Amino acid sequence: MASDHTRSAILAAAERLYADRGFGDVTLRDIVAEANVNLAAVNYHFGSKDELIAELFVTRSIATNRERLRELKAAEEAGGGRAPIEVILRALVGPTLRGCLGPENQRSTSARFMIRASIESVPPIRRIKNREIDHLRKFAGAMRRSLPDRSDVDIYWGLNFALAMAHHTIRESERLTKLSEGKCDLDDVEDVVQRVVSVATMALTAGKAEAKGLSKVAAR
Amino acid sequence: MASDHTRSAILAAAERLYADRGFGDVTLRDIVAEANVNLAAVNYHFGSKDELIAELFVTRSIATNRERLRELKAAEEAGGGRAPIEVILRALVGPTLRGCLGPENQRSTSARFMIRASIESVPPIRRIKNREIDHLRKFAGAMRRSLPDRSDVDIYWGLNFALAMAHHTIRESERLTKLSEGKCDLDDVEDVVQRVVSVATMALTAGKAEAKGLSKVAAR
DNA sequence: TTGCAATTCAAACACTTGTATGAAACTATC
DNA sequence: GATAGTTTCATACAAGTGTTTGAATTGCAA
Repeated sequence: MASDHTRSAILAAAERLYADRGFGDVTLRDIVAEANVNLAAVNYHFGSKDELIAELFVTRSIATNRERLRELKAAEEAGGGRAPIEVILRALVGPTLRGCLGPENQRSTSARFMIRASIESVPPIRRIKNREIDHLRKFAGAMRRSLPDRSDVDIYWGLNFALAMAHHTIRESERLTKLSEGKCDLDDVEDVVQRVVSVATMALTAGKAEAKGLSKVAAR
Repeated sequence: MASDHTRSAILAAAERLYADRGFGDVTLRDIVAEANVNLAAVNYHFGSKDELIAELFVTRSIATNRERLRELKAAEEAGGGRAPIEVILRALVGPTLRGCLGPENQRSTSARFMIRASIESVPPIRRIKNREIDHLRKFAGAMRRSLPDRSDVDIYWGLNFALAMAHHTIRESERLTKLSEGKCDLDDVEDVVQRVVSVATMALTAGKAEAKGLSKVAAR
């Protein structure tokens, strides 16, 4: 037990280094040097390098998922088991975006770490992400209840696109800033959330007939 | 010069192995074994492992970009310098989606390679992607001409979301299939293209006032 | 055929990596 | 204050990495 000082020093150092330099070129030796602990301490406390990475990611990702579900549950309860689609989508993408975007200078280490995790996607992290499906299913369920007329397929596509916009914006935030020459303000997180939610809502509520007709005309 | 047999054998073997097993655990020794050539041949013909990867990615990515620009140019010429936004968006995401999705059994090696490149994103590939901004700017320009009333910011967000949906769908195609229990048919590429284009079009053409109003109401 | 450059080859190099070991230091309990 | 359990430490290990070397081979031109 002791003070767990070593353990948390490793976690903090690893998170900081991964956030700054990516998973590719940070070795255990870099981490223990940054944490001022012995090389063997990592294997003693975590078992392996992968388990250390996994713990970092899992901790943060559990927090996000909990916040997501909290918002979703609150919304459904307030609506008597049925929440407006905008609110569901906001519960889905809001926590992630708020956790990763925001003014760069005050962006936390864990935020930067999560951005890295989103960009690089090493095996231990991929393994965890693959277990996220059950979590997403809860949102699919809520969306179905919110839009009972919509087909399952449309629901899944809407969910997919909402996540797509949120994650891609996080992952490519630097490129978007460069492309738009700074015109797209990624520091205004709530504006980003609103944009994603509003497009995803349109995707899910646009008239089917209209879309079908459009497809007939525009298809090559 | 000779027959370049060794060179192309290496390229083919590398592409196949990377496509199958990812960049993480394919070594030069794996590649030369698969290609039946000597270990030193890689460095002789390509200079380094990274340059080999870069050449693989660049070749394929140039082809996609050329097809994109071809479609864009054709559309703008047909419309006298101004193309419908749907067609521009289709030129943007169509080639990429067609190059990566489609029936799994007949998915080409290079298609699978590009999916890997999209998922794992190793340094040499990231470096190339970063040079893609000029290419995207051409699409931003066409979109501005197509929608002169739209603000630059809205254009960039629309572009960002279109790419988001296309790339995320490629990258997470397996998860979407699993999540939807096979209900989302990713083999019907033209349907996917249509969905992406249609949502992106909505994002770009939806009334501003409406969106603003919505944001006031729905913002937490 | 001779000569010369391009190519192939086996071998080794120089490092880095994560992990394991076993002794030393520490901590808390009796 | 001895003891048992935990934690730290220096060090070694074993394996794998991309890359380099210099000699052998090949293919083509003179």
